[in-house]
Amino acid sequence: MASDRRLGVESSKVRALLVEAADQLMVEEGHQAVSARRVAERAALKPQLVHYYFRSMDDLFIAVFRRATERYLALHEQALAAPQPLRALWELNSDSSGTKRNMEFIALASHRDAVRAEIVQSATFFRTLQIAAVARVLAARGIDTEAFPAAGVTLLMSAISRALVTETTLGISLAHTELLAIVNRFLELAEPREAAPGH
Amino acid sequence: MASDRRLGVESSKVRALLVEAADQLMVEEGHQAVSARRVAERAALKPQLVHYYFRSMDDLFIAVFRRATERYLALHEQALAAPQPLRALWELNSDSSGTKRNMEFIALASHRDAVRAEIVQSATFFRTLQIAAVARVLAARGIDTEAFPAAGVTLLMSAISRALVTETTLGISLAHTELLAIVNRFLELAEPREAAPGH
DNA sequence: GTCTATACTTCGATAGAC
DNA sequence: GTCTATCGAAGTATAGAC
Repeated sequence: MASDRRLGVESSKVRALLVEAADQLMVEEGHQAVSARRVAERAALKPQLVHYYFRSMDDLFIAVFRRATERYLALHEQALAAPQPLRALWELNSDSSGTKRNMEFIALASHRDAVRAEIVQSATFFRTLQIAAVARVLAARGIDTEAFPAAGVTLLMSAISRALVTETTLGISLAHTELLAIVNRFLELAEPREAAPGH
Repeated sequence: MASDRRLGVESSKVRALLVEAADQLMVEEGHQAVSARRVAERAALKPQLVHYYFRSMDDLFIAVFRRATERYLALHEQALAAPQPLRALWELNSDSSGTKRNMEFIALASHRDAVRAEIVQSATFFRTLQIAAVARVLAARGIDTEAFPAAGVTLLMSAISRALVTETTLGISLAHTELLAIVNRFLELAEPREAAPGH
């Protein structure tokens, strides 16, 4: 497993193609579709190249995860800096392909320790940022943080968007409208939309 | 894939052993650990027996799912008939092995259509029952169903317990206490615990 | 009715050729 | 620095022996 064979450089164009192909497979078909052969096939390359650029499949998965995390970080910063951060965050986390990728990594975590460690660190990092942002919004609006602690609200919104996206992907829609109504009611309370003035 | 070879009878003891072994692997190691070889190994049987009792791995997964669903149905009925159905339901759905199994089936659904159909049907069935039960509780307590529609509350509680169990399994605990506080506050509103009288 | 010998495919990984 | 020939293990599934 841990050999000392030579590997391709990180800046390689081919390496980037493999990561992209793996990411696509992950989102479109799930993590079990991500095999060296399938990845190479999608990138129109030879299967052995996967193991030239990545010591193991674990390493490939982690490369995919880190690339996705970097991209998400940029969007995340934008969202938290928006005029209505809660609404922006809600929009961001309602993205289906992002959530699909995330769920696949969570499924992977159960049998790939390296992946699990990566996920825990990343989830904790983003949640910490979000809690601070949510706390600011709640404070600004004078919302009772006894009833609605910022950390609880943050995790709550994350849990809801994950569930809705997951179920929608499966083809379940029962009660979604009603849950969205509750969410919207809360968002309206925390970040009221401009009441159309003047008419 | 669809052959006409002979299969073992459904009442077979060996068949039940295989289902049990597959279920254990599913919960303990995830669905990818459930291969014909691994299942047989755990049951101390020959790998080929899996394909004697099940036409395909899909069929084995469905057998595991149906057995779990039957058992869950019994517990579910008990919970909904309890004095405080919302609390009972919350307890039931906070069970970690049940949720783990469920999450694995959801992960499976992305590449096994037969499994997906099974999940959608089952989820819709249970949710329908739960919504009716939640509606009764909310009505009895006179809770504003404009702000908290029964369907929304039902899905909300399901989303929360799923998220908490999943994250706990991964090793993430940030903000869990705070979310639990919100849940308990709601449960106290909908189903107040007996205030200790007389002192 | 029950089980096994066996076929064929795909997997991750490595050593060595260019 | 880049790629390929090749290996051994594990995957699903079937036809045929008991």
